[in-house]
Amino acid sequence: MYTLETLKQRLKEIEQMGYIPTHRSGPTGIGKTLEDLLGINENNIAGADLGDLGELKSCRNNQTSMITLFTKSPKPPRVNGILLNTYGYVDPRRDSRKILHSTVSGTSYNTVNGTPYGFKVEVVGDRLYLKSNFPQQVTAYWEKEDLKKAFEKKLPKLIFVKANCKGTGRNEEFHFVEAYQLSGFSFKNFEELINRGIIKIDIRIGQYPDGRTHDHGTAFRIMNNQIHLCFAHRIKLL
DNA sequence: GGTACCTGGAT
DNA sequence: CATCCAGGTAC
Repeated sequence: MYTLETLKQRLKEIEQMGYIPTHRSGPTGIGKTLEDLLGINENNIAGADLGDLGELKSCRNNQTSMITLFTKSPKPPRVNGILLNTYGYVDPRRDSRKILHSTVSGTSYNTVNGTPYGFKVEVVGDRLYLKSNFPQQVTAYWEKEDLKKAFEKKLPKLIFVKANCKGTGRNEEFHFVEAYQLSGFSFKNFEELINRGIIKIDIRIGQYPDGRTHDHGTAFRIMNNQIHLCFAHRIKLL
């Protein structure tokens, strides 16, 4: 495991390697490539990759995208499948099973797939409810306590690495050029940012290439250019 | 084999 | 800004 100093050294080595071919095609290639370079085994453990140093995040420079803080499915169990069946729509490119992608805010209802209907998130007591204005209602919610646990597992600190990129698909390459350790993000602040619509809840249910349903996980996300709103402190590592 | 996590986007 | 989307694994 790294210390802050050995991590800084390794990041410098990686920077000096220049452009590095992606280890996986598609959006997730940058994260997989960086994990490999740092010797982190791919995992789906709900915890910080770098232990006390924080959770590892990476993104491409000059591109606007959202950072996933953590994923947490709503309750009750398997309700994502019900949401998919109830509100999903057929992917016109595949014309098979339903998919459901929707970025939900705390401030107002969104719209889903060109319909007049959508979702918003609303705090009621100890829960966050996924509310909808669709004619058909489904009850889905998160316990604040569950979110607090997920939050505290991953987000006390965060290692944020940026790369210049060129090429596309399997031929994409990354030059990791900038890195920070961010800290000082409280759950109270997290709740506040959800209420203000800064942190959004992203429902991401798509399909595998063979047409099977692929739930990428319901994510709590923020635009990468607003990540500074979460953390009080920042240390430059590269 | 479905569910719930991991890693990230384009327009 | 919002709407809609991507490739992986453990169990």
